[in-house]
Amino acid sequence: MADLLDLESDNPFRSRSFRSGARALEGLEGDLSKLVEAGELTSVKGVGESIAGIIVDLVTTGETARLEELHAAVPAGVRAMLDVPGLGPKKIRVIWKDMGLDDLDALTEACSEGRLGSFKGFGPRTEEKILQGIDYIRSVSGMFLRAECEQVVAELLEYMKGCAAVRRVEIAGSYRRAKEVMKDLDLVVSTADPAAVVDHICAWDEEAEIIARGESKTSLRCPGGLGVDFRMVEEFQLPFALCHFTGSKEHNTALRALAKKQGLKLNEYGIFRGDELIECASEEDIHRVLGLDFIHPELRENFGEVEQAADSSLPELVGEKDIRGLVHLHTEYSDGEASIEQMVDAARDQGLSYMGVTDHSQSAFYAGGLKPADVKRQHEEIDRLNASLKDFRIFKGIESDILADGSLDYEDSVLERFDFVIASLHSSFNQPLEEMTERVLRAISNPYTTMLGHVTTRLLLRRDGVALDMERVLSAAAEEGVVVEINANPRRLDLDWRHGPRARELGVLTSVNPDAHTIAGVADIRFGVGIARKAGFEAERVVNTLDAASFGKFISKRRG
DNA sequence: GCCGTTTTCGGCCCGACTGTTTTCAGTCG
Repeated sequence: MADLLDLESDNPFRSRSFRSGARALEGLEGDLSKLVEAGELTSVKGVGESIAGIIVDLVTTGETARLEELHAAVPAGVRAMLDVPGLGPKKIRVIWKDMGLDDLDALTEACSEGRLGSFKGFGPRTEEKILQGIDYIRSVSGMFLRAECEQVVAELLEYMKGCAAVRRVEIAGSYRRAKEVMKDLDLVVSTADPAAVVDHICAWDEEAEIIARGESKTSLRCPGGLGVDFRMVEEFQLPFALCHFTGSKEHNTALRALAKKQGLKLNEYGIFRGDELIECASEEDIHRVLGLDFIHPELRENFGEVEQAADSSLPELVGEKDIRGLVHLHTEYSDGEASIEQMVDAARDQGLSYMGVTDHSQSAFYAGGLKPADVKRQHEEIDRLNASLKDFRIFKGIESDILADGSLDYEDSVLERFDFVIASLHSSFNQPLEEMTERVLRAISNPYTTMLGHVTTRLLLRRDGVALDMERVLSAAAEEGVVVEINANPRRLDLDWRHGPRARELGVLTSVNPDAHTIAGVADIRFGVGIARKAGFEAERVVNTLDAASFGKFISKRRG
């Protein structure tokens, strides 16, 4: 509705209110329908009378008159223009109302024929930019996995350090916040000679398009479509710029509001009392000036971290070094590429001291799931290996399909042979929310279930997860002591970090699992640790930070 | 449309770049 209001209404504050109302609901834990019943919606900050009325309509009837009006008023083709880089509500209103163009095809044609130039504020460059923008959104979705950005980041940091005019260079933005997907990269550069730095940047790669070229900000677009923004500042400004461009936008807004309340002004160049700069050597200093504990970049999403930093209740985040065991991996017994022995070597190379083999269960025909006879064969091999291994332990696990009715994929007599069980959805993704939730709750209540694997089964930038009432799932998992995996595969990263604050309240346990199908896949753990940190998990709530003996004890306790 | 330790009215974060202008509006992050 906020998008539509941007186009329909000329009051930008109205659409902003809808946007912040929507965000408030997204961040809301607990039962929305209960809030509706109690008539307490307006107690949510950002939800007033008007938006509350709309929510009540949507919750009780699934419809609301205001949305229908907006849909009737704004053609879908006009709304699609919001996705064109360089086009915002103001220009789109002119295109739509004054030029009478109401979809991307009509807009493309008008630009090609140079028909926009006669309108105020539009010229040939604008037409060209719009055409490029439409091409761009049609060719790529515009979002990139963190894993796709990693190489570019490493390359750029290395390249920038090769410039004599560069004092320091840091990656900021969503990448530094460990977001699962992103649409561009932000680099902060300190220098006394910005012109030289800009020349260096523009000489990076002739395949890269130069979008903007200024001594404060220069932007490139890589051949694959990934945008890179460079911000040039003086050395003393670097901590402020790093803080500002790490964001998120919502986190920054909260910090600035806090600063303002204290009579200070915060921006990317400093923190000021009146005209006087308060010097800070680091982000830690900036936070201290504001009366806050240091907030790790991963947490900066305005999900409560500012308040927690103010009253010293931020979590001690788990780190990569805390991880001791490799849980959830596949071998050549099912659809993995490596032998058990090769995976042992890969785990040891990562400095780990145990692993849990979890091939697919028998229903996973597509993945060569294990029949009971295969299970027996695999367990014999694991016993042999364990007998010969020093300082390393292999646990016998399985990734068991959660069948459509919520049962696991083997008879109890087979399930009881495993040291632990990861229960995962791999089929019947289209069940409605209630049915799917009951299915997962039944899997959680199964005494053989140790962990839930990739709980929503989403594939980032490819498909959404299943419909699931996460409040009920997390509550049940916490109650039963069932671990909710953070699947570290860069296309999954599921459990989503946005459930982190609620998971912390409930005391949900997790395990950072690579779901490795290859030797190289073991290193995916790093992506999962980033998400675990982002979700606010302390090492104590991540079960594969336990040593081998304690992990063994933990998984046997669940069986009672 | 929302909100209130200045306020129930009048604000709402703030700065850079581009393109179109001749001092600025629109867009973006």
